[in-house]
Amino acid sequence: MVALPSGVLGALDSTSDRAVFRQIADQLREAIDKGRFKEGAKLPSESELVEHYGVSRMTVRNALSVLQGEGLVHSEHGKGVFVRPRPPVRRLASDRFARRHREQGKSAFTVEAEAAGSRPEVDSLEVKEERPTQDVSARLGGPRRVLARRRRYLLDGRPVEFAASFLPLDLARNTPIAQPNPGPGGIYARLEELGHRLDHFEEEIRARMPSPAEIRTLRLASGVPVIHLIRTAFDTEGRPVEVCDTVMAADAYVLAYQLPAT
Amino acid sequence: MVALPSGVLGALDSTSDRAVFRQIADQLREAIDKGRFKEGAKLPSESELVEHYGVSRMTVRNALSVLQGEGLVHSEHGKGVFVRPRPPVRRLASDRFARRHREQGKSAFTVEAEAAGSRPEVDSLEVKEERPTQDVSARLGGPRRVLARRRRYLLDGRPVEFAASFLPLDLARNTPIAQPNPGPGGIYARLEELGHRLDHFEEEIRARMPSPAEIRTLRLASGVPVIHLIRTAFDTEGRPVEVCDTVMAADAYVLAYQLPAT
DNA sequence: CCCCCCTACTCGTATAGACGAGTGGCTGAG
DNA sequence: CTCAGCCACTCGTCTATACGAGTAGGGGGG
Repeated sequence: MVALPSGVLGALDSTSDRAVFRQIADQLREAIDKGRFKEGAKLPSESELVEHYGVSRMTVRNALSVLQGEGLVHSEHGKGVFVRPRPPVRRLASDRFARRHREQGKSAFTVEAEAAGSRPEVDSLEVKEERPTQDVSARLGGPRRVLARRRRYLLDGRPVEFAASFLPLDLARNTPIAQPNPGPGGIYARLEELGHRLDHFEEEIRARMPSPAEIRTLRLASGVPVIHLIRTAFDTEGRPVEVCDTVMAADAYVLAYQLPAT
Repeated sequence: MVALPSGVLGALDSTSDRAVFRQIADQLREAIDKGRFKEGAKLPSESELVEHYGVSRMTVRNALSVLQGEGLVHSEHGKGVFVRPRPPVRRLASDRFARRHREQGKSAFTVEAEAAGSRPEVDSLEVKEERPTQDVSARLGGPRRVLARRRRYLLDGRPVEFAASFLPLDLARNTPIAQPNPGPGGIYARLEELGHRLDHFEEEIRARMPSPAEIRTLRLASGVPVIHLIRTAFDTEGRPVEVCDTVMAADAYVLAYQLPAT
């Protein structure tokens, strides 16, 4: 039992009607915000906090779970509770699907990651035909069956994004799009080669807390929301040719859009 | 102590190495997902769950706090724990700043809300001159002082969004922009009247858990992230003329963008 | 010198109990 | 019949204790 670093944490206000565990959480949060605990630094252990505040361990754990829910700290069994480092963010520009970017052989993800000095990976590649969900079917104009392409993206070994593309079967079957690796420029380049000249994309963005499955797939820490992006690609005839459903770890991304003012 | 509705919740698997509170959370989550507890419905009380599973109350509370952190349920002191209803979402189209929308007298928020049958409100209106944060200053090209316009938006009495606009002082001082109500079409219409013809907007989107202040301002339930949007408006000379920092309750919004494929 | 094991420390899970405070329905007095 | 007050039920907070399991470091044996 080592004494706490002096002066970092104050005392409780017993006259306050604010719950004790909230007061403790407040003090820890303030100390983190002010940099008295730096990114990645270890907080005092639960038993040290019990000692310092003179409360029971459950109260301390309650306070820590508040901070964990806010995404400020994460705990490691057997080691301690640490201030969550802000991971480097990956920035998605709205022109990343511009035609000129489809020339080179690599995928947008690979190019952007390497430009940022990170090691990109793609796994969980799955390509199969299936019945679409009601939502996907509606967005694609009601096909009974679709080609689904699922993959997970990782940066430096950390999963950051899970995406599923859906294309009408009549359009994708027996084409390079149905191959695990569709070739340079990705499926958008193949679609254009097949005569479906792309006209525009529609993107819908939501943010929410992850499902248990998403927590597993993206290895999300608690307190990290996901960004849910649904993109629909339209060809020049106004036909929807692809729906891409993407779930991203929110702490790894900034989305950037440029809009005309006209 | 009333018996549980039969068959809704199963038994624990004592051979599993999954923690008991997680198993309970799993069963409740599944029951909610499958609609056996509907939106707004009351879950069994803590003591009923204690009875049903034969565990201590803290274990049950632990399970419930998992679901609360996921945003699936919310508790009401003295009443019970309820399945969180999905609130109606407000859809923000990417053309909502198009020039043609600036003709009518009402603000975009008011028009859209009334079209959706909701009662819009704006409060916490504050207009003042101040020193910008480093980030805002950098985005605006480095002014020492800015005009800040802060306001909160509510739908049917529920706060959904808190926004702060920042404009360089030399541009906004002693203009209608410095008035609490800048007039029909909002500050973008005034900017154009002042000769700053708008060219394009840049938007950055992040998602994260709210700070305690944001929880208060937006009266957020636990397990609801926020969408943080930073928009910069540029005039035809390429000068940034406004930065708008917006924090939205994520469960109230879907952002929609349309992107050209060129 | 190296490696294994023990130990002390960490957090994870769970029990049992206590009191407080908000809610809503029932009951008895008026 | 009305209404005030009681009471049972709800969740909120806190204490005290126990054991399990992951981690890291030191010490002792090979």
